[in-house]
Amino acid sequence: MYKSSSRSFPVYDSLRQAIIEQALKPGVKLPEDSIGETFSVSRTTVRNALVRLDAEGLVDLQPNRGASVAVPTIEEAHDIFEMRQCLEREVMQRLCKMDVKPVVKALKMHLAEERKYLDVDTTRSIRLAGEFHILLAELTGSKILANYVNEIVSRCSLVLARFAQAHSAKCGLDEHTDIIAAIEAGDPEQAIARMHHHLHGVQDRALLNPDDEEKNNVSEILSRYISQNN
Amino acid sequence: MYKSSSRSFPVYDSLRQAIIEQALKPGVKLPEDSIGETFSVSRTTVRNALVRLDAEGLVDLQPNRGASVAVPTIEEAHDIFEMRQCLEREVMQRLCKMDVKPVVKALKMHLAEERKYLDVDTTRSIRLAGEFHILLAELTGSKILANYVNEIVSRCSLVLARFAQAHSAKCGLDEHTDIIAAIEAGDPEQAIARMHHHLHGVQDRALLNPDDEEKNNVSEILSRYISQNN
DNA sequence: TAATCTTTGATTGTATCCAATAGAATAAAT
DNA sequence: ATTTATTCTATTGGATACAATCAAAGATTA
Repeated sequence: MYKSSSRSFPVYDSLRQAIIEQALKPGVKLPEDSIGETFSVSRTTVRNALVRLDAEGLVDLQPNRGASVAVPTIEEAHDIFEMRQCLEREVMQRLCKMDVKPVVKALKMHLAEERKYLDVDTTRSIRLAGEFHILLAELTGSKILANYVNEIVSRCSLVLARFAQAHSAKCGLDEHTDIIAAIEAGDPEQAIARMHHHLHGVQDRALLNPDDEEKNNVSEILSRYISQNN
Repeated sequence: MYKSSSRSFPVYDSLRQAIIEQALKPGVKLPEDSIGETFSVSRTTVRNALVRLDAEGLVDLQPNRGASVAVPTIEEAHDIFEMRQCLEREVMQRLCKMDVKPVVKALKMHLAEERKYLDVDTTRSIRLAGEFHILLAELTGSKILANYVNEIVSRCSLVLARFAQAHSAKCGLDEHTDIIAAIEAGDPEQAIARMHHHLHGVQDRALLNPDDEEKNNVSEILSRYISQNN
C-alpha cells in the first residue's frame, strides 16, 4: 500500500521501527525540522511520513502543536489488546483450515531464528517475537488481515512502552512452540485457546503492574510522599 | 485521529464521501491540480488528503503516476468481505454482553431514520444503511473496533462499485430490524448468525453477478463477440 | 507498414518561503 | 507575591517554485 520509492518512506520506516523498539518513547516530541536534518530531506517529506504514522495510530499529530509519539491511555491499552485477541483468534481459525504443512514449516524456521537470538541480542529477540505474530497473519494469505495484525502489534508495543516493566516485553518462546504444535495438529480450538492464553499473559504482565497507570503520572507518585512527611 | 481543523480535512472528507457513494468510481484519476482548484487549496494540501486516503485503502497512490480511486480485484473483494464478517461478528459478540437497553434505543432511532428515507432518497438511504453498521460498532465503546469497521465498510462500498449491479447496494431494512431484535433478546448466537446471513447476502448480490469480474474487463467482454463473427 | 526513437506537454516529487500560531520569557499591574 | 499583559522565539500550516518523471504524439528508420 505504501510505495518504498518515495523519499518519505525511509523516514516513515525508521520512525516506525524506533517507536516499536521503544527507542522513541511515548510522548516524545517529533519536530519536523530536526527529523528532516537527520534524514537530509525537507519538512514536506517528513510531514508525509508523520501523516502516515498518525493514520496508523503510532504518532499523535495535533494541529499547530506538531507530532509526538502517541501516548495510549489505560483504556486504549485495554482496547488495543482486546482487538488484538479478536484478530489473532481469526488468524488461528483460518490457519487451521488450511494445508498446515507449509505453514508449520515456515513457522518452525522462524522459531529457530527466535531461539538463535534469545539471550544473545535482546532487541532483535523482541523484534523477532513480534514478527512471529505478523508471520502467522501473513500465512493466512489475507493481505488485509495481515495488515491489521501488523498495525495492532505495533500499537501493542506502544502500550508496553507506556505501561510495562522492561523485561515483560519478551513473549515466551515456549508458548510460540505450543501454538505451532496446535496448528500442526489442525486443532482450531486448542490453537485459539493457546493464543488467547499467550496474549493474555503479555497483557497481564503489562497492565497488571504494581506501578500501573501511575508510572508516568507525577501527581499520583507525589501523593505517596505527602503522608510520609506529616 | 484526524483533526478537522486542518485545511486538508474537507478535501479528504469530500473525496471519501464521493468514493463511498460511488460518485467517483474505481479507477478514476484524481489529479492534484484540479482537485486543488475545486477546493481552492494548494497541491500540498490535496496531497495530504490523498496520502490519508491511500493509507485507508480507498485511493491508490502510485509513484510518479498520481492518485486514482482504488480498484479492488476479485480476490481483494473476497478478502475484504471475509474481514468484515470477522469484525462485525466481534461487534455482535460485544454488544450482547453489554447493557442492551440504551444500545437498542439508539439502534431503533437510527432504524426510524432509515425507514424515513427508504424509496425517497436513494443516496441517503444507502448512506444510512452503511452508517447502521458503523453505529453498531461505535456502540461497543471500542474506538479501535469502530475505526476498523468504518474502514472496512468504506472498502466494501468500493467493492460494490466495482462488481455489483446498481440496485444490489442497498442492504435490507428488515434484516437490520431482525439483528436489533436479536441484540434486544441478548442472544449472541442469533445476533451473530443474523449478521452473518445479512452480510453474506450483500456479498452474494455483489460477487455472484453474471457479469462478475468481466464487468470492466474489456478483453473478457470482447472475447464473447469473437465467436459470433465467425 | 510496423517498430523504435525523440520530443513535447502534463503531472508529480520535493525544497523553499512566508504567514499564522503556540508557548516561553519578560514586563506591568494589582 | 501573584496574577495578567505583552513581547519574542521556535515551530507549524500551507502556497509557490522548480526539477524530475511519465505518457502520448510525432519523427525516424528499417
